[in-house]
Amino acid sequence: MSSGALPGFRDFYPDELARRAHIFRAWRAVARRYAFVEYDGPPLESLDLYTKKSGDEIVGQLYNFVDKGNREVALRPEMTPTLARMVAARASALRKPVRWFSIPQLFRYERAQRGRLREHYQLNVDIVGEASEVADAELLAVAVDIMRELGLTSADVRARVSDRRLLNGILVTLGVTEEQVPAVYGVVDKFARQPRELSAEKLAKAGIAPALVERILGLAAGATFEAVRAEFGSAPAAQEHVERFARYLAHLDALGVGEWVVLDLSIVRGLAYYTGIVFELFDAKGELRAICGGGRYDTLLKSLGGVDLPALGFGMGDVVLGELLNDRGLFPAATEEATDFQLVAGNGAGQHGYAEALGLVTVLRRAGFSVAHGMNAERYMGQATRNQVDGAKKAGVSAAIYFREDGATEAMSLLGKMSGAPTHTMDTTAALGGDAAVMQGLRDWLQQQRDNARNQNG
RNA sequence: GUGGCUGUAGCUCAGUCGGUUAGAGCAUCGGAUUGUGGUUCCGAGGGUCGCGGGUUCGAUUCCCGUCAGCCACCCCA
Repeated sequence: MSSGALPGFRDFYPDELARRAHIFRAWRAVARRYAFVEYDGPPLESLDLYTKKSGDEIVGQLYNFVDKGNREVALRPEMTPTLARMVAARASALRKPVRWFSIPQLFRYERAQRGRLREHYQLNVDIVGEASEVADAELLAVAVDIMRELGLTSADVRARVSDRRLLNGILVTLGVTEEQVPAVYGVVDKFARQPRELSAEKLAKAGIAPALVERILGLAAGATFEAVRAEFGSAPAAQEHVERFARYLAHLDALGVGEWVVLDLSIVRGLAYYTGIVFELFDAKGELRAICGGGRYDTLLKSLGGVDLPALGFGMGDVVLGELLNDRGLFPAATEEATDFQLVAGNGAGQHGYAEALGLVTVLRRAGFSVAHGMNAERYMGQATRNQVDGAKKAGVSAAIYFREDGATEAMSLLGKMSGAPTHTMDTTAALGGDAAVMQGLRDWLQQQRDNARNQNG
């Protein structure tokens, strides 16, 4: 509405940054669990890095310009060319297989709409130098485990998998000619997004016999792997690919993600550079765009970087994923980053004064706690405690801390109901002295309060 | 790039059949016996009614344009 960020770009206010951080945390945790290591490259690249792969028509979708050194440059729209460039430059020195991940911010000059902005963050996970389908299974397992890490289940998200070689073998067995294959791919790719009659029409136009048109559309509509295996398992053009795919599915089972996966021959992924097994993650209700997409691109590094290595990878953006987590209520309340304590004036405030109160704040900070305090001395001394506690509670602070009239120092939990809130009493002299045992006791108590609060909510 | 819908406070929305100083709830800020407190009460700030032009004595309201957002297409991440 009002003038804020540029169209398609986002401001991340603290609440929104917390959500982004939640997603990033899950991405990094799972990627590391699968022994991938993080890398990054520059957000600005030479324009021809992208035109080399995709042709000049891609320029219309790029943020590109001429820099002050007269270089044609573009903000990166995807990470794979950068990865290819980096791997190619050190190809002989890198231990294979390379298992790398990155969380780049990517840019595209396109009209923004739901789930699709001009800028987003995308987890990229890639394996370079391994041709086995075990690598394909490993890769999909990473993506699925990220869903688990974020609290999603196989009832929320489906992994749809296919294999270009398998699809090709099936088509050849059915009698589709080499020249007709691209047209068939185009139709299959769009199968779910256009009327069946239109798909049939396009196939007929490509010279495919009416009976075959029905067979192809039937396969695209949802053939199970068992049906495919039964029909094409011993066909010469398809046998090898059926067997490989069966091994792939077995590996997925062994890696514990089998129940998330369904065969979907209509997953083609854009026609471009994929050469083998491809997959996409979708929300099970089918309301959103793809959460994640990837697959094997064995020839890309050669065409892009001049190094002939098999490779595969996927990209998972933060936008659609964030929408899904939001819809399912899976973003945690912002308590994880909550401030530990806020100083308020208790009955003993008059005996100690503001300077000594700030001394307490400083001791707590040195002990590693995050501590806030009112920055107005008169207010601290003059404002009713209930108002100060109120303010701390509203600010999301975990506990209030104050001097009591009897000389003790007390912390009071702000996490649950206010009536009968748990408190923790300390000797003021020891607390002000930063006594290690007192600080540890306070730390344990605070952790206890957070655990209790979490159990009540969950 | 094409088409449809929508723009009033930080958020969710009222309202004006064209008429003087545009409203509510929530949120924010201040206050309500120097103090066991998320309640309640009082008060304050905050809007060129997206922007520009046209019609009119007068436009936030009607018309046109434009920008932005949403949705679909195109394309892809």
